[in-house]
Amino acid sequence: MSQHTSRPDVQRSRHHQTPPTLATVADEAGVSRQTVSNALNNPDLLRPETLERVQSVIERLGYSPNRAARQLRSGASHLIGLRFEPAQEGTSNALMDRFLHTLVETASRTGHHVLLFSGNPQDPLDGYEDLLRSTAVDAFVVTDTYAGTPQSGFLQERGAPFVTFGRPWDEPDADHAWIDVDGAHGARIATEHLLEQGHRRIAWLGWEKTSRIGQDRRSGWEAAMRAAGVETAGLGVRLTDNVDAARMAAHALMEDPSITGFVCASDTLGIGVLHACAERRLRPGVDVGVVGFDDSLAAQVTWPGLSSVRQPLEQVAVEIVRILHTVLAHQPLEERGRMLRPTLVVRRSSTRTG
Amino acid sequence: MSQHTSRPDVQRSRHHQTPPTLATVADEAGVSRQTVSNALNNPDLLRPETLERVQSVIERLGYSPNRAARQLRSGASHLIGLRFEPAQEGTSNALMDRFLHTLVETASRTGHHVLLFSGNPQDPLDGYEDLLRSTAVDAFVVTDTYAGTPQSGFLQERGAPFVTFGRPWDEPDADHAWIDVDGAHGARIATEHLLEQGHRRIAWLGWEKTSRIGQDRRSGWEAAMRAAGVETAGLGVRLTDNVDAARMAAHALMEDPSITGFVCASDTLGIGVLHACAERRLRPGVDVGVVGFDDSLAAQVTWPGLSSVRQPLEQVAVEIVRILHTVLAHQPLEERGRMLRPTLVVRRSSTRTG
DNA sequence: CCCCCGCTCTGGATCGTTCCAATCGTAGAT
DNA sequence: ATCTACGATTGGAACGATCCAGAGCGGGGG
Repeated sequence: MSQHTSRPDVQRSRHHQTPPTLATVADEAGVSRQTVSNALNNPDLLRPETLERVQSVIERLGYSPNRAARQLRSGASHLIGLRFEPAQEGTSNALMDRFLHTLVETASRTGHHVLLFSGNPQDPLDGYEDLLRSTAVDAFVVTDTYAGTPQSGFLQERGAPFVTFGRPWDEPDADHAWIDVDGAHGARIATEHLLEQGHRRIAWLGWEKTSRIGQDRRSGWEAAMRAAGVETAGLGVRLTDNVDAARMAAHALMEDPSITGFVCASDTLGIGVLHACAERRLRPGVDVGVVGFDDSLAAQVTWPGLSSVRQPLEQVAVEIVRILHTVLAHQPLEERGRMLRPTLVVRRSSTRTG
Repeated sequence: MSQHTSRPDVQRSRHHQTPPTLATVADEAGVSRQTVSNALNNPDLLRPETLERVQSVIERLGYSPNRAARQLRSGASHLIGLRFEPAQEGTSNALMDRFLHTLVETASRTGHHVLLFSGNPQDPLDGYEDLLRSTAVDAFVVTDTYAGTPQSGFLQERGAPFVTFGRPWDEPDADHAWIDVDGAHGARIATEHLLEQGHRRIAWLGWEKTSRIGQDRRSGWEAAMRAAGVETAGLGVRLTDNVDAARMAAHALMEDPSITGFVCASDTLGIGVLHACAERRLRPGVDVGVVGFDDSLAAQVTWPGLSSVRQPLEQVAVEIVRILHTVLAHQPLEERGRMLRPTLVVRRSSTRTG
């Protein structure tokens, strides 16, 4: 009856069932293996009635193609590699959570999964090499691309498909796909918001000069201040990303009572400013306006609510998956990179009417 | 010269290099494929000098076995599946981040990677089925096992290897491996800490009665209070997990000035209590003692620092990987489940000497 | 009437690895 | 000298899918 050497019927008696294979389905439907394969991958090649017959058998047996076999033959693993770092300094890692979830969800819509790997923190390339050699993933998403990281150069040279979350900062000959969030724009709208609230002398609490992302955000504050005709001399400070540093810097700045606005490169710094306010019995929102960056959970729950610049991480993830598909299909990109705009979440730390 | 049909030498001229295969290595080293395979998987079968020769060729060519082929033949994908949910209510998702990173790192030590997948939030089983059928993962880690979730039953029935982070609450016939954190113990040490600080009438701010985890934590508070001989009537309240609910509940409780301690089922609730303190001009730590749960970032940065029960998530991840290896090796488990103890991180919200 | 084409469908070959049985050579026992 | 045992290595088969070339079958054009 069966022309294929299908597995014996013992299978159903065993506890740990062997899943049905393509050959099982073919036998059951009375067609060849290739026809079943086509039913899955090129349904329009089949006659409608054959297609339906095969599909009903697939349904009945609960068949899913074996991923290893598919990958071996076709070369595509349908896996997207992402190196998962421990809590990054500066950018709160709750960010990563929001991003990652949308990435997983979006990728799954097209049958892709996300594979997490780790590597020696000292070596930013560790882990990539092995996955490439063993052809374990189809593409990479690279997230930790602050200036000077070698991942993109390495992957480009190896001809591996990838997209970075983060623009190529100082690499003129980089020509890979990227997505980034316009930090300068975020700082600008935050500053403009405080200007609208009537603040004039608005301080910037940012990171060390070595942080390219920090410099970018700061430039948005500078631009907004310049546009408003306000001098910035003495208003911008550079700190490490922790609450106490910001608290003390805010105290120093508040010695000058004309300074009533604070735009910060992170929520951590913003919360530091709120602490200084509390210690000086100044009312956030009313006496002083404060805006943070990244809209972390801490910004939401802290008293009295910290306004913050929110990155469109969900959109970033969706775009990344879209671009990956384009790259994997060997289609030309419409654009090398795309910049997304963050939005401002206003809370009571910056509203006088609250 | 070459007895195997190895790929043509053109490979080196192409940009997107084809990685070397086992056959390439075998040719180069003048041995059979099987010998190379043994060099990787059963090195002690080879004569030392053969082993060394093969290894040096592997090194020189930069060979890694193709994962798809290996998986197809041996049946093991070396992937661990984890359904990655969006921000879970109640348990802050920053928790997940800490856990996940250690999981990825620990798993990678034995050549395993973590595969994230998603599923329809309405259907807790969605996603598992497909991965099982397509034999894409070796095992699952199940994290969202509050009471009544069907994952463990389903996986057990299917004979799939898995470990849950979370004990089987109301399933007497469950016999799968699990790891959990003793929430009752966490609440107990938090309560005892406040008792030591001189508080007597200590309130509990927890979740609805339907939350099994919440009930467990509450029981720790009750036990500590009973041991100290303090009546708990009227001191325990049930809330939804948000700041305002806790703030208002705290206000109501503080009408009774004998109530000076607050143990909370989450940091979010703990922060609500801190807000109430601020509004009443009560000094956290001095006038009132507050302890939260989960040691989130918010607990660390909030003013004046929220004491919190910290789960040993890194240890949980390590244990899970250990158990997975035992299960995958078909070795018997020493114990069905293991309970880990959380620790208390003391900050200024609960210290009078601070 | 025949040929050719396109639509369906088929069966063998193949991807790169590990499993399996068999082979070879050498040493120790008979 | 012959047999057995064993350590080291080998080559064919298999895992389950897709690629590829080709076969059967009608139908339209010459």
